Amino acid sequence: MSRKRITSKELAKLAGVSSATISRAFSPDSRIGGATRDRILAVAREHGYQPNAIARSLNNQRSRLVALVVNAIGNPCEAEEQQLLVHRLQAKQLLPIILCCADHTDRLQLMRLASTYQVDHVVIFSDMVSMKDAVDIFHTTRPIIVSFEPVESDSVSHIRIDGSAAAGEIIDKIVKDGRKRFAYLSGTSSSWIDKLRRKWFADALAKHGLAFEADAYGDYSYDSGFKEAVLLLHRSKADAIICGNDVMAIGARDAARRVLNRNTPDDLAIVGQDGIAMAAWDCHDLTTLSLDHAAFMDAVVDLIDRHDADLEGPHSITLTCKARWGTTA
Amino acid sequence: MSRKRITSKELAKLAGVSSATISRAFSPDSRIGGATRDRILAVAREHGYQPNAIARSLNNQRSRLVALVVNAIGNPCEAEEQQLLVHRLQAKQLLPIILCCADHTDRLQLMRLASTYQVDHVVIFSDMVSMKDAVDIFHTTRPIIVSFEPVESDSVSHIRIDGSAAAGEIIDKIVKDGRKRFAYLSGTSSSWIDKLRRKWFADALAKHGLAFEADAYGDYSYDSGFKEAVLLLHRSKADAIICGNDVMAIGARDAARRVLNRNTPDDLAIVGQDGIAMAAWDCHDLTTLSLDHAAFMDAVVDLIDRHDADLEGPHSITLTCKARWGTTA
DNA sequence: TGATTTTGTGTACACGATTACACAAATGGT
DNA sequence: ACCATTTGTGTAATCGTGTACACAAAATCA
Repeated sequence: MSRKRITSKELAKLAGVSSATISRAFSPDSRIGGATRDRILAVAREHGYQPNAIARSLNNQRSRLVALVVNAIGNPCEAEEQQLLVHRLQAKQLLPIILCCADHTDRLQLMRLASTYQVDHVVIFSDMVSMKDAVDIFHTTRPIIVSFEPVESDSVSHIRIDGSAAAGEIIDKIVKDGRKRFAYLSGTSSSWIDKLRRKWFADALAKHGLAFEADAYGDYSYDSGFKEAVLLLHRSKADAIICGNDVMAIGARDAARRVLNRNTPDDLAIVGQDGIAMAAWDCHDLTTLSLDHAAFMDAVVDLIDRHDADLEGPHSITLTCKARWGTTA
Repeated sequence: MSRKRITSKELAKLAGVSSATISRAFSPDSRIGGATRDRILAVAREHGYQPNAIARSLNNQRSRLVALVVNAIGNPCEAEEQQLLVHRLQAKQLLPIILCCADHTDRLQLMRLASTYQVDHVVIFSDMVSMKDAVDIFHTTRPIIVSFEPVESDSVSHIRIDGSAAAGEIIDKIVKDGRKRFAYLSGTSSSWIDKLRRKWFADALAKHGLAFEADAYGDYSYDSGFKEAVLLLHRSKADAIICGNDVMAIGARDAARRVLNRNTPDDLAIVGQDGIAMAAWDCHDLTTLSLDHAAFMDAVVDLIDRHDADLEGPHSITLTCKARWGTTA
C-alpha cells in the first residue's frame, strides 16, 4: 500500500541490475536473459512496479491516446457508436480521451488542450468542427473526420455515408401509401451532415415530383423533436415528417399523439435516422434510415490502422445506409 | 502546417531567449518581463507552439487525466451521468479517459493500463469493481467509488445513495392501490448496488407485511428487461414489478403489453430506478426512484476537490433519492 | 551615493522511461 | 585452439518541460 510509485531506477537497485535492464524486461522483444527477466518481473510484481506510461510516451513520441470529439454522450444516437469505438480502441491498447462539448468555442479550446497531450489519433464525430480548425489544431496528427463533408484532402481522412438509395426506398413506400405533404425536421440549422441527409430525401421526393413543404430545426434532442413537431404540425398540413435522427423522431411522434391526437402511421408517417437500438424497441418500432454502427466503427479503426501504417494520401471510406422498417411509416 | 511539433528549445532560439524563459512565458505567475512574455507568446502563436503536456506531466508529477471506469456508455442510465461529469471535469481542465468494459478481467487489465498513465483521479461507476482491486491497482491515487457499497476506508472515498425513503413512498402508494404481489427484476445477480436497492423496497414492503414473491435477473438492458419480464409474468402472478433501472422497466412494460397484453398501470404496476430523462418522455412516463444526477456529479467533483486539497481521511457523501411519479404505477 | 531589495534571465538538473553504443562473456564452427 | 558471432548487460544520451540556484541589472531606500 505504498503511497509513492516506485521507479525503474529504484527497482533496478532492488533487483541488482541497471535501469536499462528493467526496461528490457518489459519490452517483449529485446536482448535480455530469460532468467534475468523472470527475476525482474517477480521483483516488479512484488513491489507493484509498472513502467510509467507518461515517461515512455515522452521518449517514444507515441502516447497511445486517442481523442474523440463528440457533441454529446448522453444522446443515444451518438453514445451507441461511441461505445463500439471505445471497445475497439481498448482492444488495441489505445486509451480514448473524450472531448464532449455543445458550445463551439469551448470545443476548439478543448481540442487545443487535448492536442498538447500528443494524442496519436483524433476522431471527430462532431459535424460542427470545420476541417480547417481540425487540421490547424492537430497539425501533427492527421484527424479522422467522421462526418459527411464531401471534401478530399491530404491532411484529413474521412468516412462518407451514403443514404440516398435507402432514402429512396423509404420515400417510395410512403408516397405509394398515398402521402403527398412532406416536412423535414432537421437536427441542426448549420451542419453539413444535416443538409446532406435532407438532400437524400429531397432528391427521392423529386423523382415523384414532390418537395418538402415545410422545414423545422431542432437540436437532435427528444425535447426539440417534440416542440418543433408541435409547431410544424400547427403551421402546415404535413402528413409525413422525416426527422434528423431517431430521438427526434420519437419526440415528434409523442408530440403528434399527445398534443394533436394523431397516430402513426394512420394519421402521420414519421421516419427517423441512425437506426439506434432504441428505434427497434417495441414501444417505438420506428421506420428509420439506419446505418450499421459496427461496420461504421470498423471503418474508423481501419483508418486508424492506415495512419499507423503511415500510408500517405487521403483516405476515404464510403458506407451505405439501409432502410429499417417499423410501423411508423 | 508543419508535420513536426516545435519544442520549447527551438522556440527559444527563434525568440532569442533560453528555454526556461519560454516555460515562464506559459506559467501565469512566474518572474518574467511583460515585454518578453508578449514577444514569446507572439512568436509561439506564429509557429503554433504549445507546451507538451506529456513532458509537463512527467516533470510536474501531475497529469490532469482522470480515469472513469464504467460498464457501458451506450446505456442511457449511465451515459446521462457520465456526460454531466465529463462536462464538469473539462471545465476544470481535466481530461477524462473512459474505461468501458463489460467483462471483469478485461476491466482490471484496463484499469492497470490506465494507472500507468499516472491519472490524477479515478472515478469508479462500475459496481463490479471491488474496493480491494481498486486500491490495489491505483495505489497512489485514492479512488472515488460511486457505488453504494457501505464500507469506510481511508484509501477510498465514496458516494452513498439512500433511496429508502422514496422507495417507501412508492411502495405505500402501490399497496394503497390494492396490489399485493410484488416482483423484483434485478440489473445483475452479483452487485452490491442491486442488493441494496432491492432492500430499500423490500424493507418498505415489510412494513405492510409483504415481501417480494419473485425475483429475476437481467443485465440492465432493454432486451433483458423484456425477456425476464416475460418469464417472470409466466411463472408468477405478480401485479407489480420493481426494476433495477429505467431501461429495464421500459423493456418490462413493452413485454407485458405486447406478449401478455397487460397494460400499465391497470393490469400491472411497473417502477424504474435512476430517473433518466427518457423516463419522463411522454411515451414512457415512468414512475421511478430518481436521483438528481447533477447533484450526484457535483458530489463527485467535490470529492475530487477534496483529494486535490489533500484532505486526509475517508470522505463520504450521502445523497437521497426522490420519487418521480409517472403513469406506470 | 551606497546599501539593499526586487526583477529578469540563463544554466543545469530532475522527471522516468527507452535505446544506441560499447564491451565482456558465452557460443559456435572449423 | 582460434576466430567470428551471438548474447547479455551497463553507460550515457535523449525525449520536452519546470524550477532551484546563481547572478547581473534595475529599482528602492536611507
